[in-house]
Formats: sequence, C-alpha cells, structure tokens
Amino acid sequence: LQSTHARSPKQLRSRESFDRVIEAATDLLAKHGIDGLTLAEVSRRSKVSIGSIYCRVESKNDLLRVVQARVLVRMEHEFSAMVNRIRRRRLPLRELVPTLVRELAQFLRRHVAHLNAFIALGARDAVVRTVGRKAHAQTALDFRLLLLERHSEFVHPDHEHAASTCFTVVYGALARYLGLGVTTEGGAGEGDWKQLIEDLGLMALAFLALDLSGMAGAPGASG
Amino acid sequence: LQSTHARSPKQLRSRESFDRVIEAATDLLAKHGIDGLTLAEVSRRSKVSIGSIYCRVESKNDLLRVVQARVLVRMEHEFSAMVNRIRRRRLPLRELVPTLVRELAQFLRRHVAHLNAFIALGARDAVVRTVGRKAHAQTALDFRLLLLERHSEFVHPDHEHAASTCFTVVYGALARYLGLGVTTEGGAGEGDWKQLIEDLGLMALAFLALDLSGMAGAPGASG
Amino acid sequence: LQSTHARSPKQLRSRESFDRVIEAATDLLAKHGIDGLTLAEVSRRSKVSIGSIYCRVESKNDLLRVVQARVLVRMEHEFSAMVNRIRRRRLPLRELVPTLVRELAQFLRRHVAHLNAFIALGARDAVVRTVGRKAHAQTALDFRLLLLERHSEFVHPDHEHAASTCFTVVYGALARYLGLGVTTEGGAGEGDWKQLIEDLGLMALAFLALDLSGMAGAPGASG
Amino acid sequence: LQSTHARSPKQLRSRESFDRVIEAATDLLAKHGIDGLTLAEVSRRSKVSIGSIYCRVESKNDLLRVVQARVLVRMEHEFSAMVNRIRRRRLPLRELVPTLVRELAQFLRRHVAHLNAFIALGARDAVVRTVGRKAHAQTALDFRLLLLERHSEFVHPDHEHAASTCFTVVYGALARYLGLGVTTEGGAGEGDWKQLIEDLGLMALAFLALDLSGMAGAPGASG
DNA sequence: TATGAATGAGTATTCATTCAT
DNA sequence: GATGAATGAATACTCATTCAT
Repeated sequence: LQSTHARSPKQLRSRESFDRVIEAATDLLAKHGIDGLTLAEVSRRSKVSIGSIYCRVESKNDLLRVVQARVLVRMEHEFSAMVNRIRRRRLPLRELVPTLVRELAQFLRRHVAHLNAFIALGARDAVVRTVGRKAHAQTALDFRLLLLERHSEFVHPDHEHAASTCFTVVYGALARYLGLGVTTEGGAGEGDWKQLIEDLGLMALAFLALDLSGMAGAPGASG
Repeated sequence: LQSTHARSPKQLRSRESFDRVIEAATDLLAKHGIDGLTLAEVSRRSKVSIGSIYCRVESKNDLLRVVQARVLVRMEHEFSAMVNRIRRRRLPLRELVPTLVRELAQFLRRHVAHLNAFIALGARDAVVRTVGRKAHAQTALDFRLLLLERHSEFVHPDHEHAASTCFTVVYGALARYLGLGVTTEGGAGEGDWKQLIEDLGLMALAFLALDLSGMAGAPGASG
Repeated sequence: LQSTHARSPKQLRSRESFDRVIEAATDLLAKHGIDGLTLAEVSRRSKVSIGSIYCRVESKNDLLRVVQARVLVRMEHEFSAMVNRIRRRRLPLRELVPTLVRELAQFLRRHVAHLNAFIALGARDAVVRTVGRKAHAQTALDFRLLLLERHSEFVHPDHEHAASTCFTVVYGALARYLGLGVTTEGGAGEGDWKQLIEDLGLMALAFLALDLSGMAGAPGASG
Repeated sequence: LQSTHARSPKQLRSRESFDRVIEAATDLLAKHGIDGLTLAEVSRRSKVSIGSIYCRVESKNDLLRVVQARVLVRMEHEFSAMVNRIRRRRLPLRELVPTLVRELAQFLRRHVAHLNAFIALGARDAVVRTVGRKAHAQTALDFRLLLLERHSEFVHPDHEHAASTCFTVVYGALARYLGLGVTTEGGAGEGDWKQLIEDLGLMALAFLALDLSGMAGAPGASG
C-alpha cells in the first residue's frame, strides 16, 4: 500500500505546503476581503516562505486565480449535488420551485464571502472575471435544467426563457440581499431573509405556472 | 480686525474649494473605482492642496463618506422626482408596475458606477455600509408608497409586505445584472437587459395582483 | 539682498535636499558602481526619505539619468574650459597635439569612475545611452575643432576625417587603458600611463602631419 | 564495491553535465549579459540541477570565473592560430601591420559580447579582473612578437616598446568603438568601422616605420 | 488658514544559496 | 553524488498622513 507512495515524500510535503498556502489565502479572502490578503500574511499563516509561494504561482493575482478556481470547483460540486438531491425527489413544479429557491439561498449564504471577494477581484482581473462568469453560467444551467424537467407544468410559453429568468431574478435578489449584510446566521433580518426566500419561490412559480398574458405591460410612455 | 462680513467671502471660497474636492473625488470614484482614487489625484484635479482637504475631513475614508453622502442625497432627490412624475400620471397598477420597474432600471444603470464603488467601500467601512443601507431603505420606501397608492388593486393580502418584496426583488435582480457587466449602453446583452426589465415588471405585477394562495409552498422537506 | 530670497526658504531647503540626493547618488555611483547604488542607501546618505526622492524623480532609472545629466554638464564645462585654455596658447600643431592628448588623458582619468558607470547604465537604459553618446560627440567636436585651427599644418588630405580619427583613437586607447585599472594616481603602471600619453601624442601627430600616402595598406588577402 | 573502472563513466557523465552548465552560462552571458544570467536559467538550459552546479562551484561568481577562464582559453587559441596564419605569410611590415589590425578587429568584434560581460564582471570581482588582464597581456604578447619579427623594418628606436604601444592603441580604439555600439554586422556605422580599421593600420605603421624623432613633444607647459 | 514637501511603513517580487531526501 | 523545493533578505515603488512655513 505504502510502497507506491514511498517514492514521493517530498512531493507530498510540497503538495501539503501549497495546500496550506491556498487554504490560508482562501481563509484570508473570506475573512478580510481582498485588501486583507497580503503575501506576507499568507506566508505567515501557511508557514510557507514567500519564495516557495512564488515557486507555485507567478504572481499574487495568479494565487488568487488558483484560490478562485478551487473554491468554484468545490462550489460547483456542492451545487450539482444539491440539485441532484432535489431532482431525485421528483417534485411537482409547485414544490420544486420553492425548494430550489430555498436551497439556492442557503448555498449562496454559505459562500457569500468568497463570492463577494471574487466579484471585487474580477473588477481588477479579467481572468477572474471570465472564470467567475463561466461558473455562474454553469450554476444557471443546472438550475434551469432542473426546472425544465417539469416544463409540462409550465404555462409560460417560452420554457427556456422563463426558466432562465427565474434564475436571474432569484439569484440576483438573494445575492443582493446577502451583499447588504444578512451574512451571519441568526442575525438581524433573519426573519426578512426567510420571508424573501418564500416570496421568491412564490414569484418564480407564478412566473412559470400562471397565465400572465393578460397582464402585458401598458404602452409605457416614459422609457 | 475686519467686519463680520469679511469672513463670508473667505468661507465662501473655502466652501467652493471643498465642493471642488468632493466633485473631483466623485468623478474619480465613478471613473476609476476605489483603487483609482488617490488623494494626490483629487488634490490635483480640484486645485486644492492635500493639507486643505485634511482641514475638512479626517481621513481618506472620511472624504469618501462625504462623497457617498452627497451622491446619495442627489440620487434620492432624483429618485423622488422620478417617482412623483409617475405618481402624477395616476396609472392603474398594471401599467404602474412595469413603468416603475423600467424607471428604476434606468436609474440604477445611470448610477451603477457609484453604487458599485459604495458597495466596495462598504466592505471596508461600517459607516459607509450603514449610510448605504439607510439610503436604500429610503428608496425602498418611495417605491413602496407609490405602489401602495394602488393597493385597492392588490390581490396579495399583505399590502405592505407585497410592495416591499417587489422592490427587494426588482432592485436586487437589476443591480446584480448591472454589476455583472451590462454597464455600457448599446453593448452586448442590451437585449437581455430589456427582456429582464419586462420580465421583472410582469413578475412583480403577478405577485401583487394575482391570487397566489393556491401556490403556497410545499411541505418543504429539504432545508 | 536677502529679501528676494526670503520668500522661498522651503524651496531652498527642498532644493538642498535634492542636491544632497543627487550628490549621494553621484558618490555611490562612482565608488561602488551601479550595483552599489540602492535607493535605501541614497536615502540613508542624503538624509532624505525615499518618498521625497520619488517626489523629484519618477524612478531609480530617472534618478540615474539626472545624475548622468549633471555630471556630464559639469564635465562638458570642464572640458570646454580646458580646450579653450589650450586654444589661447596658439600652439603649433606639433605642440598642440601632445598637449591636447595629455589634457584629455588627465580629464578622462579624473572621471573614469563615472564614465564607466554610465556605460554600464547605458547597457540597460536607452536614454542614458543616447545622452552619453551626445556628450561624447560634443567632446569629440571640441577636440576636433581645436585641431582644425591648425589645419594648415596638416599633411593628411582629409582634414575633418583626420582630426576625427585622432580623437577616436586617442580617446579609445586612453579609456580602454583606464578601464583596465590604472585608475588611482601613483599606482602601478603609472609609468606605462605616461608613456602611453606620449606615444598617443606622437601617433596622432604623425597621422596628421606626415605624408602617409606611401604606406597605403597592401591588397590585404585575409579580410 | 565496483571496480575502479566503474567510476569513470560516472565521472564522464559528471564532466559532461558540467560542460553543459558552462556552455549554457556562456551562451546566456553573451546573449543577455550579466543581469540576464540566473542560476535557475542556467540549470534549466543545461538540464543540470542547481544543486549539482553548486557541487562544482562555490557561488555564482565562481561559475562566472570558470566561464571566463574557458572562454579566454578558447579565444587565446583562436588568436594564436590567427597570428600564426599571418606569420606564415611572411608579410613585409607595411602589409603585416594593416593585416594584423584588420584581423584583430574582426576577432574583437566576434567576441565583443563576452568581453563586455567580463569587463562588467570585473568591476565586481577582482579575480575576474586579474584573469582578464592576464589574458589581455598574453594577447598583447602574441601581437607584439609577430610585429617584432619585422623589427628590422622598424624605424622607432625602441622596438619592444613601439610594438607594445601599437597593440595598446589599436586594441583600445577598436574595443572602445565596439563597446559604443557597432556590434551588429552591416548596421549603421559599418563604414566608420572599416575606416577606423584602415586608419589604425596606417597609424600603427607610421608609428613603427617612420622617423618621428623630429616630432618629439613640445616643452609641454600644461601638465 | 492654506500649502504641498516630506515621511516611511507597507507591498509585490527576485534570486543566490541551502539542505532534506 | 544528485536533486530542486524551500528559503528570506533585499529591492523598487506607492500613498495616506503630517507639519513646518
């Protein structure tokens, strides 16, 4: 069993070192944001010298990209697993939508710190921006595909579009709300948060499953 | 030595100087973001010495708070005026909601640069965070009150809550969408943006004016 | 007398500070070469903070360019003065040439440390290279013009060219010799140095004032 | 354990490895100068680990000394061969001198990159400086001895000295000219370069073979 | 009161050298 | 011996803040 690994104790240690670096950077990013992350602090926390960090990454930006990639992969797995857990329950649309919204809400709340950091990073680094958008698109796809499995229950004529809009609106409202500060469980506004989740479920469901054709907006003078 | 009047022109000049400082900082914040704003550059643009700036504010953060306050006041006025313009048209709910959503969308797009900057600032400065939330609450109130003037057309049983939720959802979705990059007029995604506005209007209207009681969330096993 | 200056004691101090910076950098460059010059050391020696240095120059390279400019100006004045001192003596060519060579030799020896530093700098910085070449061309011109005042005594048919070649050869041989280490007065090789100066004078004089037409190089097989 | 022969292939491999190291360092020195040479790059190019390099040399400076030694040996062989080739032609002085100058010029141009690097190195490392001087003296000796074979054609009374001076002057002028930038074949100044070679030949020849006694320096007032 | 030159702590990055494997 | 990952001192440069004038 061990003989296969015996050859690379150095590689193992090296790998562990770098993992500590990423972990430290990930932690700092979540706890103190972009400005709280300095290479000196990462080096101190991870007990890895600055030079060693530079053996693995090309620059601070590069390190942050690695952090982003790892966190997003973990998040994607988590989200996929969550979506599949719901999928297996074969819920009817009227139960599926609120459930999905609730799970998305909890998912976002868990990762709000990193997501905010990545958005701030993205303002400076095009790679982070692109990767972030791709991950977002992937999440949107998972969400949409699950909804579309119940498309027979849709009333909205354009199934793809309706599902897509639901994600955009729900994700946006949740992310915005979290960004405004309801980030700690049990904190103030916990009631509002639960209420928002419920309302978003209702709203999304209405958008998908009710006949809104009679509500079509007025000619709209001011625009 | 000199009459009390003598002080006035000096105070006036001083006031004008400081206005130029705020203006320069406001411009820089919108154009280059938080990291593009240095006191040296603000001093250069406003033709006011760094020392003089420090006579009026305690720190760079303090200056940014002042900028935030002024910008938010201006935005609040603008938003109020917009809301009142719509109010005077006495639109029925089915026209009011999409109109209001459309106007809010345009309003947010105009100010997206500053709003993003304030959010980034808020991540570092609790005062900015608090003030930002208060302004947001004020905007929410204006929005809500206008909707409530048509409460007789609501079907949702809890009028206050329904109106509030509409704002939260619409604002969140719009802000998120803008923050992700649809910031330049006529750019890619302009179609999506218009579609989002329309959908949000529809969704909000449905939430307010349709009977969703039959859609009440499922037993909700997961979560 | 002092009233005129009284207005700018700050500017004076500031000027003095920067002079100390340049002086420190100039010293370090001469004594320890390019690698011995760090901004930290310049700051330490000049008692001027690093930040203050950066108020005056854009970068370390920029500082070195300023140093080069100042040193070259001083050298140019010195060289011009020397050339004119000789000019006034109205020497015949056979005295003029060895005198000029001797003075150029002493001039170069005085400044060999800086000249070497500037050459090394020029390998990295195109501006330094260009400025250095211009100063060299100026020196060459002064040298040439003085020689040409005795062109009636030339035998070489192409006066301009002959004078120019004399400078190139004399300067090159002297600079090379100095670069190889005869930099401290009274050191080893002092005899050789004096001999070289004498020989260069002789050689240059021969080139200008003897009929070399009979010596024209053979067809030259290898080349 | 193993026979004495067993060590040989290992030593051979080791020797080959180190040769690759020297070769890589030599290349880098010529192509990118002193600052472009890092041990990491030498290791990468030579496929020899940094640790192994440090088994053979004590420091980076030490490595560069080895490089210098090898390059100078090769140059010395090349120069000797060239001198001997000319020697066999048994040219009269008036052909020998320009030929020798021309060949020296081409020789220096071929090696200008390394020579410049060694000069820069010598500014930091006394050993490099000393070794460089010795090699230079050896080259001077070869040059001088060839000239002295035609001493019967000399007019200059001090044969040894005259030959030595010729080398000093010619070498200095050529090296200086090359150092100032005429390093690429066919580039600007190619004409000047050829002219310089011709003039140096003429000048050297005049110094050796003309009667300059009548030109003896003036009373030399300014010294 | 206004000025802006001066400060210097703090940042990312490089690279010769070491040493556990 | 050979390896190359790890080290960390050193460097150029930035910018919020201060204070003598």
